[in-house]
Amino acid sequence: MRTLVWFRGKDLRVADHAPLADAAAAGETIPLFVLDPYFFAPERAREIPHRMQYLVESLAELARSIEKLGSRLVVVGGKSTEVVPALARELGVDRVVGYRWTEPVGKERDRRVTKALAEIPFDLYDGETLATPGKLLTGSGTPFAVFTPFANAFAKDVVVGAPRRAPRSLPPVPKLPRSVVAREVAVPVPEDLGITPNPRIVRGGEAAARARLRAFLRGPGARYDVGRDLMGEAGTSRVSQDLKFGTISARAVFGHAKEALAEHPKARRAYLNELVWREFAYDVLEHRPDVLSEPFRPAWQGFPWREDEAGWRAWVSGTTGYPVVDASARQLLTEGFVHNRARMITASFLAKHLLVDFRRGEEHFMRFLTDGDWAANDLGWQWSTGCGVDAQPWFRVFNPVLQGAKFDARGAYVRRWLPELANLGDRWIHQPWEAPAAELARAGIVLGETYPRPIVDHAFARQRFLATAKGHLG
DNA sequence: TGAAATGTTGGGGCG
DNA sequence: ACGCCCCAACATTTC
Repeated sequence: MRTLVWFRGKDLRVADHAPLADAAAAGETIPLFVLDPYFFAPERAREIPHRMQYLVESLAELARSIEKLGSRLVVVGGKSTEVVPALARELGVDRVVGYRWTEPVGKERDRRVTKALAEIPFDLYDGETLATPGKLLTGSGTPFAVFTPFANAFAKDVVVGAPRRAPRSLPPVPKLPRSVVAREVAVPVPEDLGITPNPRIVRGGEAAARARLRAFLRGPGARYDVGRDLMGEAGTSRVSQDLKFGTISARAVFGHAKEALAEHPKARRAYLNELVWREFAYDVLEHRPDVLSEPFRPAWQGFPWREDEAGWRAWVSGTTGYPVVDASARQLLTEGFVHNRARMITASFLAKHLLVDFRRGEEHFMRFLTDGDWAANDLGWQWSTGCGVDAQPWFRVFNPVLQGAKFDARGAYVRRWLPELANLGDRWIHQPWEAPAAELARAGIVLGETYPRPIVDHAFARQRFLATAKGHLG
């Protein structure tokens, strides 16, 4: 049995990689990665610099790991829909295996590959998520549209298997035909893709992912139920990009958390729940692939979003005058990550305060988030906007000042990303425009010069949104 | 995984 | 001492 194991960027690991382990157990195994210009053409790669940096770093480590196990990762360039079938023939493999991508773009690719492979079996494993998207249904056979019932069904019906260990060794790659060798290329470094490496992006690769999870479970995980919301603290696991790229498997995260947090039931429930939210996002996308371009709730179609270029530029650049919103904008551009609480606040601000189409913000996040995941990002944006599945009601408008006071009471988060406000006292850190002149002077702040005044008044923006939404939604 | 407006209550100041 | 009013503090309703 000769198997081509196609790694596809959401499974960049050797531990708990069922297709790889099964192939190795069955005979000759050829690990493959394809640098598809759809992602790797420099003009495309430069659009998503943070994810690309993480990806190539993870890919390099994967190649090293596979080499240590006695095999070799074969890396080729070209469109995967053409290259994979061609390689499969040139290599004379009996089958091609990999993990299933359930996102629309992956489904379409795999449909074409299956067709082009023709008589060569293409076996796709479930495992991107804990539950197979689309499988869980309500009692009446319809897709879940509310999280809690989905989570209940998940708890009742989904058996999360134990993660498998990495193979102890892999069979060596057989001698490759000349035609295949000619296609081989090296794993790119960021510079090859026109990307300047950014030291603030989290380290890619399987080892770093495991280390992050372990550090979390040994430390802040115990009080995750409260710590996860505190924007200034490192209270979260920070493995979102690792789940996205599969440098750690979802069931490894689930299993380790379940075990390690056993003595902290509230924290454990909260953390596992977040993993189930990810499941829910994939499930929704499976049933409703149109959510990537349209609101989940039909009533929101044609919502009268505003064209507000000045507002948009302020939101993107972190100059809205609302410290939490501005801090999150700068965190995104600087380190490719935003604290979840800050994501909710800033998404709400763009859609509700500025009345800018949430899809524009969603796209911006997808560009710069290292963990940018179609399903999870879309669910988050639609939830915050109020047009999504189990979304918060449209009339709930976050007040960025109150949210800041509640979840960043000492202003640690804001000060980290807005050094120009560093010396402002806690009392005013989330509303510098209200600070007395003497306090501003003491802190070296000149409103409108060193830090902007709010681009829009909160009370006004809130009323404007409520009136607009009421008018459209009835 | 809200916030603001409105309603209610009860203690204390004050004539 | 009594009644009236004010207004926190808390509860409920509305968006």
